[in-house]
Amino acid sequence: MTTVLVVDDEPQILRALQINLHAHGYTVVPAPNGTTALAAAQTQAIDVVVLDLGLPDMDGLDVIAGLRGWTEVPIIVLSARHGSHDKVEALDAGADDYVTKPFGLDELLARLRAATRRSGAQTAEPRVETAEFTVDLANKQVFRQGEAVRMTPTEWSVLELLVRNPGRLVSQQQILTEVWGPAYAKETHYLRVYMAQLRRKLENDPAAPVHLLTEAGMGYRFAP
Amino acid sequence: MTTVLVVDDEPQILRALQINLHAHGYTVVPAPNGTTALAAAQTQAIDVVVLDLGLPDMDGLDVIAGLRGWTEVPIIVLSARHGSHDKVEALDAGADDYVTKPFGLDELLARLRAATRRSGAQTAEPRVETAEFTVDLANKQVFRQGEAVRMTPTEWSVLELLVRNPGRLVSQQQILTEVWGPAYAKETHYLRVYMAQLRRKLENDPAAPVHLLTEAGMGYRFAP
DNA sequence: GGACGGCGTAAAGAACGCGTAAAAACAAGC
DNA sequence: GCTTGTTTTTACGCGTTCTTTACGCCGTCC
Repeated sequence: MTTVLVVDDEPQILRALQINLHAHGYTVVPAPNGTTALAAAQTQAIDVVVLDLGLPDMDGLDVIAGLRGWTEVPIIVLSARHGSHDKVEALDAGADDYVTKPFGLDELLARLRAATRRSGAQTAEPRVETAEFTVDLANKQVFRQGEAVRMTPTEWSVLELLVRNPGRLVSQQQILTEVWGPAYAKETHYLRVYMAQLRRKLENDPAAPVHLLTEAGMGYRFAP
Repeated sequence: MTTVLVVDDEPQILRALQINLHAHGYTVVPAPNGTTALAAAQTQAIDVVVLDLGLPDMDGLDVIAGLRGWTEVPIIVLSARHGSHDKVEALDAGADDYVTKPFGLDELLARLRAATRRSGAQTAEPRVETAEFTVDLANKQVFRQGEAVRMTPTEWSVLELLVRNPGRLVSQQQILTEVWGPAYAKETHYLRVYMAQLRRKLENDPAAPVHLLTEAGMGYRFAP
């Protein structure tokens, strides 16, 4: 099931899209403005965003920027403006596609399919395994020697971020901003506490970690 | 450098695109028909395809299908037909984007950027190799004879700056201001200490460096 | 030839970041 | 309102990293 976040300030259009997309098998999360859209994107698993640029509370470009700060979810922009300048700005801000009104529903559906086909193709790896534990990204579950390991929400967020970037060094700032929010970018003690907990739960020898590595002063790294 | 395969049967348009894209830093591989396009795509490394649907020798949709049979390279379709049916068909055949003529060059460039950003994000793996060590810029890791070499934050900053300017002379001031900050622009002694440490970790004979070279009185240079 | 400036090496102390444990604050469910 | 689970603080020992100091080398310039 594909979940679409639809952002539009006009109730009729929002409702029409909601009905039509639902009729074509999509789960629709409606949002009447940018604030609720950004909030919804963080609390729910969104597969693709359909965004009308004309929003009452904030600039549509800021919504794109807000999303692109932490996610690569496909964004399809709807706009009444045909000017090429608007298109360039939206695309460069991080949008994936730009559709001008009026548009046919079948065209939007085709572009939705094209967008989900792309992103779906590259995220076809919902499981990451190591010699000592297995992380099931899709089901948000962790197994160690066949046994399921309980994770608190924060523990899971940290682990997921690291596991989704295997081998890559993830800076402490990045972890803190993505898990706790930008205001906590300097609360590095949190990380030490949670890394210790993760290691206690997942590593054979928590004092000598093999997969959840520290790069002193730089960040943390997940080694598969 | 991004390579674009441009497929169009009209010589003027093909030539215009070739000139304009080249002027914006793209390498252009031109193809006047579907057959040569498919052939070119198999013999050369193509980063993105710009495809006009109106071709003399075969249906544009078949070109899309022919490409999608073996590659996920982004395809941007150009077409004079505004009908939504055509768009749906092209997108469902595997195209990533659909632009109707007439279109502005800046819009096409923006869509090119959007397309390469998506695919480039997953393949862009900047690695710099020398005979003695390998620097993985993306993952912030250094290998020497297969073994990972630990770097402190300051060591990494200096090394990264040098490696990102291969062969170029980097002045001591530049290194000091970018790594330690403008206030330290005259603390050249720091550099000697850290260059010595880098050489000890990376060079076979630290006393006779081959890759991390000193230009007396001027700065340092990384020789690949 | 000797003084000088720039460079490389080594080794100290100081400052900082990390890991660990445990207590306090907070939220949620019954 | 209490219990349970989770997050946030607090405290401290330890190792790493940064900065500083000292000294020897090699050229150039007086």
